[in-house]
Amino acid sequence: MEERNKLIQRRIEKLEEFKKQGMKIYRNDFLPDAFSGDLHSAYDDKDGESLVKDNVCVKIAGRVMAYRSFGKAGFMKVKDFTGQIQVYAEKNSLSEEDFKLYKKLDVGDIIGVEGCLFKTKTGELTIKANKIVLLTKSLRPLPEKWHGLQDKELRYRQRYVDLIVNDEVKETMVKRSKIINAIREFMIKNRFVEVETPMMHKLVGGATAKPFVTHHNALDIDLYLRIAPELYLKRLVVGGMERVFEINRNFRNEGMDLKHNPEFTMMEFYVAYKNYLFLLDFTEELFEYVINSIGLDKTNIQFGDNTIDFSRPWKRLDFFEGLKDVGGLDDDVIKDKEKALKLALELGKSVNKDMSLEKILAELFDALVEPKLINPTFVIGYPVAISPLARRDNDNPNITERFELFISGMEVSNGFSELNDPFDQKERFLKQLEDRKKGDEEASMYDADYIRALEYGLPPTAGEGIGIDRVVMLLTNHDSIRDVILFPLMKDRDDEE
RNA sequence: GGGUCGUUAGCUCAGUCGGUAGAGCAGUAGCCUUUUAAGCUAUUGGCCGCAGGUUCGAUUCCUGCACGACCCA
Repeated sequence: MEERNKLIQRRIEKLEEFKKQGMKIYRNDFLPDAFSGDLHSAYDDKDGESLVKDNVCVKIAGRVMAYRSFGKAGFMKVKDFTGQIQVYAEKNSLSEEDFKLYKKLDVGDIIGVEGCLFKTKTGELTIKANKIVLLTKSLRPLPEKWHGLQDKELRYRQRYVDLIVNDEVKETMVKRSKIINAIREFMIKNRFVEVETPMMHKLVGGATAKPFVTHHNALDIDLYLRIAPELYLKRLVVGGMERVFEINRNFRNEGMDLKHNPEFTMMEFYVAYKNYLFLLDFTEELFEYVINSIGLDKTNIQFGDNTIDFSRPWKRLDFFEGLKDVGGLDDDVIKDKEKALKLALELGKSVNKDMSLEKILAELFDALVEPKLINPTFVIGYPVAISPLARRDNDNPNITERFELFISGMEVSNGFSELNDPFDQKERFLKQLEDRKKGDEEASMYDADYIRALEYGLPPTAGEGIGIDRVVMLLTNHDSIRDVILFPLMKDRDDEE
């Protein structure tokens, strides 16, 4: 593509011309003293006459987003991280060199402008330039000014261009930052300590998923990118850090779709001397705090075609009740593996007769119940067979003290009272090891050090993981996880220059 | 993994019932000192995703591949 693109070539030529004329290029000595957004909030309401009388003169810097030139004058829109402001350039107010430069500017160039504020005929706040400097020449043309960048593939691959022309992207990412900030605030207010545990694990554990494998050369050992921080966080509770949380990336070597990216952000937290019932209330409070802090109305949050009401208390739905009342299943289907299997197959689920009844019911739940859970709903009473890490219910040994939170049909969090019996944990590890030997790549490995930690004693503890990307999707009304991740994973294309 | 659709100028998109392509914006050359997608005149720009097949001839039809979007698993 070296010389093929004339648009780029033309801009390089302009840069060469500037250099020849002795102009400094890629200079960094222009120091702005104002931001466009601040100027708008300070002076938009002021009338033009008194604005000129006050003689407000500023230095701003930013990218040229619009360029309208006529003969001996013209307008530009200059954009910085706070917004855009119009700049008026006329021959009489600029030095000859600066006006020449102005006439050669392209949309996309990064410039510094020194000038004084006034209002145009139409009342728009504008800077009348008395000095213009080129800070960075943009060599590539920006997308079309009206439609912007529409191609989703290009938007994800060249997010920098997407950010320049589609303001909505930056707004979403700023909101993401505010959401995470609010979560952090809430946790700290509740006396949790933020920690960072290893991202590179010697053993796979803490969830059911295939890991990414990497290699440490000096030690000559394989390491796994973590699929969950769970086992390390619980070690900290053993050590007396009774309230800990971590907001960080997990990595799972799985397919990608609207709701899955191989690396994704989770908040996991653990609190000693509480059980899963505490987590239900705590989660409601957490969401209320976050929603308030970003200025949304908790009773009316738009997500796609759904309007979601986050008012407390949220619905609590027993797993089996859900299958009956929401899924419309008869008792005999729930108790009869043959019938459940037949129905699951009819629904196109990939199930087989080697699966347990509970596993098949989970598939039915996924197909028939989850899509109907629009307002926040805690599903509780999960069977032991599909909850390998959760503590058994004190009254009913067949179910666990576990819940999952669904909003708009999407699993947002998963939590439970932790298993702190080292004997039971050891057995479950051994069972996983067997599965792994049989070829189950998602089974965990035997973590002897974790067993040792449990033998020192893990207090009764409740723990939960919240999918941050999905929370951001819900609160920014995006149905694709790629729209809330700045650089989603994309396959390589070999036609890149 | 399966299905459907898409890939044409820097960008947004037309189009060719098979005869080597168009518009708008951007660019270039002019005119223009208050514009708001500025306007007016002229004009440059294409391996029509890649590879094969059918055909006198393929950007168009067929097959495969790559990448992407959506649906399903």
